[in-house]
Amino acid sequence: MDGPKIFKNREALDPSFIPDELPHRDAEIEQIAGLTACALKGDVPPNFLCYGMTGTGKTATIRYVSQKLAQYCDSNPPWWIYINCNVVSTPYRVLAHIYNTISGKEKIPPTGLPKDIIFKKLLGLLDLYIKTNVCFLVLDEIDILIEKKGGNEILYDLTRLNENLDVCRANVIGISNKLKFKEFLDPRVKSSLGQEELVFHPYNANELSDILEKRAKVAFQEGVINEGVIKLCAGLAAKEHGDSRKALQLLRKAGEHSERNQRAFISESDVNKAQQDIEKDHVVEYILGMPLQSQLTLTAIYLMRKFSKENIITSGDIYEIHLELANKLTNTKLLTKRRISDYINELALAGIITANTRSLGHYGRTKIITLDIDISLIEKVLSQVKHISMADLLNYKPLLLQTDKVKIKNNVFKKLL
DNA sequence: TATCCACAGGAAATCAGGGTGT
DNA sequence: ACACCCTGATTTCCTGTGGATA
Repeated sequence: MDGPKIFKNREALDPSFIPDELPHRDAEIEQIAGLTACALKGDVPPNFLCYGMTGTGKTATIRYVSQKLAQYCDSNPPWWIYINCNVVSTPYRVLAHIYNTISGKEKIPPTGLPKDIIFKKLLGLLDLYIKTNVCFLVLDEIDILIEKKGGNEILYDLTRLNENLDVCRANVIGISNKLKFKEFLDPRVKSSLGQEELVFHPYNANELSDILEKRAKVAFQEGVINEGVIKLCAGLAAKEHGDSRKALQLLRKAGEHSERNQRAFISESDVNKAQQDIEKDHVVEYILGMPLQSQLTLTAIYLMRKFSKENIITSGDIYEIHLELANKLTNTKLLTKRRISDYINELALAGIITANTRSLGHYGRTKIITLDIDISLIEKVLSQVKHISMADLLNYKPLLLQTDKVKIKNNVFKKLL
């Protein structure tokens, strides 16, 4: 409270913040405007797709264009409905979300109704509310929707909305950060959704600097930040596929760090500290957010490392230890090998462990697991897990490790590897 | 060279928990 | 009360497989 004031407007560093101008996205803005502006004349714009890695400004650009478009028409601006498929993650909920957004009330319950009923209701609503106008449905992270069952169907339905509408025109815009997601698209959807495509290229370090500079002016007090700090943030983020979100996050964290230390300006060491923090925060948050069973899987790996530093960890071992741990807890189901296998994959995907499938000849095929994160951090995080018995588990030596069964196996494996 | 281990991982089925309208 | 809906987590069933060993 007493320290010097660093931030002027912290929100400007938020990923959802839409600045007054978007540097280095002129071409994209023009393209999107070109595709959508005909809505103002009452024409039907084409559906289209936007590709690009995280933090390349896809969502921001579309939001930006939608704002500008609204400025250019005095009556009946087009509707823009944003749907983040990561949050609104099932076909049912997509429909419900669209309906509820338009009606402005929670008319559709979160579950219970058949999909086709909602679809019919939605058609009626669109014609009723959005008279002689266009409704843009922006599906962010559309790839997540596709991977689920029924994802293709719902997209098909959405792209066909117009055939069932009398007055209103609906239009689908898909945003994806996976370039290859089109492979999973149903051919019928592909042809109607992929009428136009635009690719957002990653920002380079200089472009990121420009972006940060503009935002920093809004976000920080005078004299808090210098060019070196911005360059450093931009450089670090440029290494990570030019992710502007990462760059902004770095800047914000660095600001918070210097604020905590009651300094009136941000130094480059604040940025470096921020870089470390971000990685750590990510892991901590992820682990604490996992379901208990997944946490148990991680605990199993942790214990294996803790009590036998030398041993090679295989998926079979983890399964057995997981079983043991789950048995010690009440109200915990015993899972199958199949499920544990998936949990291990998820941990690997999150970058917490590495799991390489190896064949050990007569000793079968298995995953060789290594911990990618400092074991002390794992211990610290797991001890924060809100479960009465978790603390006990962290000091429990699994039966499996009390025999020399593992040791014998381990010796054989070591020779093979 | 055939065998066979100990799983990997896809697909479909099942279950439980949260709902609906009639 | 009843028939039926949607979802997410998990199980069941299954086929596939790299390479040391007999």
